Amino acid sequence: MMMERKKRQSMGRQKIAMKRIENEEARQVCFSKRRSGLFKKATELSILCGAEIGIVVFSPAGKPFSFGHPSLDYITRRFLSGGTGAAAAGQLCGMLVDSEKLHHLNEEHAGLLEKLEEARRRRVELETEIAAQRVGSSLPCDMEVHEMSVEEIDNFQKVLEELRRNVASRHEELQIQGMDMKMLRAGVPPLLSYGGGYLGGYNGFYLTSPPGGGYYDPGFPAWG
Amino acid sequence: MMMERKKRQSMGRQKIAMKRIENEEARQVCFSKRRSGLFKKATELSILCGAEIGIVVFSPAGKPFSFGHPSLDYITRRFLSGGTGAAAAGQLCGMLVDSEKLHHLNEEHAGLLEKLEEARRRRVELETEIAAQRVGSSLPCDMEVHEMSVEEIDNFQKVLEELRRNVASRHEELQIQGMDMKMLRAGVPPLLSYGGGYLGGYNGFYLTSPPGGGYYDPGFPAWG
DNA sequence: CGCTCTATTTATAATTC
DNA sequence: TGAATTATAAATAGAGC
Repeated sequence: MMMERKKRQSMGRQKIAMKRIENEEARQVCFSKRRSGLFKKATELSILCGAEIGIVVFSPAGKPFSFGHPSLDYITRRFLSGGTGAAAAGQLCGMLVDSEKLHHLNEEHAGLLEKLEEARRRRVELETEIAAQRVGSSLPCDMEVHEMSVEEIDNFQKVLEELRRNVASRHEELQIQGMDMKMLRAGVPPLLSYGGGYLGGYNGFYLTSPPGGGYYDPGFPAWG
Repeated sequence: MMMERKKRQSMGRQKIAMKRIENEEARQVCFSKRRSGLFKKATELSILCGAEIGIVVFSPAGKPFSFGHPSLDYITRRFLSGGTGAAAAGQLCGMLVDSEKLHHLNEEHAGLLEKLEEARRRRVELETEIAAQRVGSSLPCDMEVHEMSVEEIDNFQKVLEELRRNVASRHEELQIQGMDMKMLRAGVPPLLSYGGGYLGGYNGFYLTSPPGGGYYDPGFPAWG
């Protein structure tokens, strides 16, 4: 038994563009999955490295979710008070920090500008290359043909000639193979075949509450 | 040189137990990697789903790191204004950090990141197009011809025929116009136009800095 | 640290129940 | 909604620079 019934049951995970998901439902689903994924990662980080973490997430719908280890309150307090607690110290610290942060931002700012410029340059380069390829490479169509220069048209003609030979050759192949080809192709796209089996190694992992910290799901009262 | 020296260069990723990493150095390395991984996930979540996220992480050494989209300040504010007692503390400390300059810089920073991201996406698009042009452009070449079915080959032959006519026609044009054409073409590349075909179904992916949000890495000692 | 590279382990997009 | 399943896309442990 079992047949050769191995048809793809799913296309597996697909790559997705890193941009806002327009479909509302899909976006919500993605949000749920990734939010829990994020919290899980946070949990692992805190466990593995003993880090203290606080996260607040507002869903696209505006619903707040939070994560905290040891607790969000703790993180918030440490966050706001500078850990030791005194408001005064916080003030002082804040000021100092302010300048440092500014400095850091400035540096990053400069760096970004540089990168941006480089990106622009690269873009021009690529566009040039594309243009060049259009002219030189394989087969432009119709209208484009009427823009070609002598050299281009000559070259193009050669390419065409070669292709024609290939086509003829292919024709023979097909004739020799007769109808078999049709039948074959009618069934399964032969090029799709895969090789390997492989195994989506899964593994259980905790699903609910993280060891030391806490998931404060939908509820999330503080700062809500 | 060269040898058949293909020995395993690494054992690949090893599974690790979900418990505190005792080796200090390993712990620190892990922290760095996973912190950036966490921030990246957060970035993706905010981009894909339009979520607003704020994260604060204290390294095992007590060093503070934060992430915020649109900005940590924003999250903090939305966070605090929800109104528990924390609001007071927030005003005291959080607001201090929020000098006007800083705010402005933050905005600009975000804008730059966005532009950079767009530039990157565009770049990937272009690169994809270039690649696609090589392989897939209008007419399949060589090997591909030998994969075609009867119908395909027939159709292809027709297209080729038409192209050939176009080419011939173009030949005549050129002969009539004589050398003028060369001079004209020497000036501007007329093919730059985009007409069309194809479209890089793909999408950029940033490699380093996150698009809309902000990584405030090592710098940023605020509230530490 | 911060990156790179490779081999694996994880996370998830798609789909189905 | 939520919980499986499956097939891939990503993250990352380990080892070096």
